[in-house]
Amino acid sequence: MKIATFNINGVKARIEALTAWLQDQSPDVALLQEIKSVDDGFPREQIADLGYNIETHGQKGFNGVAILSKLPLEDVVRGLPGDDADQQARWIEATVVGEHTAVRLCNLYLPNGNPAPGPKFDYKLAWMDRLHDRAQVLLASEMPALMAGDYNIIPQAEDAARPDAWRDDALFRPDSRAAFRRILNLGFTEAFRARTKGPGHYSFWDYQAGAWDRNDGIRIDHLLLTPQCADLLRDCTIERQVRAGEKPSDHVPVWVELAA
DNA sequence: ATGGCCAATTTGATTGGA
Repeated sequence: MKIATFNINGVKARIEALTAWLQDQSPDVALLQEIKSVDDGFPREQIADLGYNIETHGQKGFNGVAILSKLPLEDVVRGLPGDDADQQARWIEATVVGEHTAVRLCNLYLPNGNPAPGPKFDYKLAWMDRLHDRAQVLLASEMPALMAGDYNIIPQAEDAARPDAWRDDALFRPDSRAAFRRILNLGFTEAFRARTKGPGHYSFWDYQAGAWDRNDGIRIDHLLLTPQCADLLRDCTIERQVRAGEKPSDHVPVWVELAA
């Protein structure tokens, strides 16, 4: 089963690039972030025509997440538990039944948190506390599960071309990275690092300042696997060349292949 | 962080992103 996470940066602005990518790569599941669309505005038909079931959790203007799947999606839950007052659409989960086993898919768009410190940064850390709690429940279920998406976290200095430039940024501050490690250390496998070591691997390049041309990137899109899911891991790759395409998102897809 | 960006809505300007 091939599963990709992809911050699409506006599904309506990206519909041509997205459908071309779906046809070319044919993921079994695509977890999309930043759809920047309400549920009714989602370009459902063009994606359904390619054989995908679609579940969205959108909001007006920004944020928003969606799951596309060739296989049926079951038990869909929208919104990260833990704060009924939180109106931001950053979490959707569902179960997909593979040939060999079912997998719980959690798709997340973690808050950016800038400027830090400040209320937006407080929201980021509070959101990560809630993610930690949800992660514990997921682990206790002992089913193969993953939490994937745009974490807005640069885990280590080697995950940025210019780590010094990010020192005080909400994506790289010590407290942000510690919150990420606290979740990881519950027992998750970070899929990309389970397969590939060393610097120079990025999933985001800013639109500004020729960042792509200079390979001035950061790695912030991650897939965290429960132990039962990590047992199924066959491969994890970053689809770098997508950033060179026509009217690209500023993120690229990150893939896992699971024996599911 | 920045050599000039990008998407969506609040649209001839602003907000949010990373």
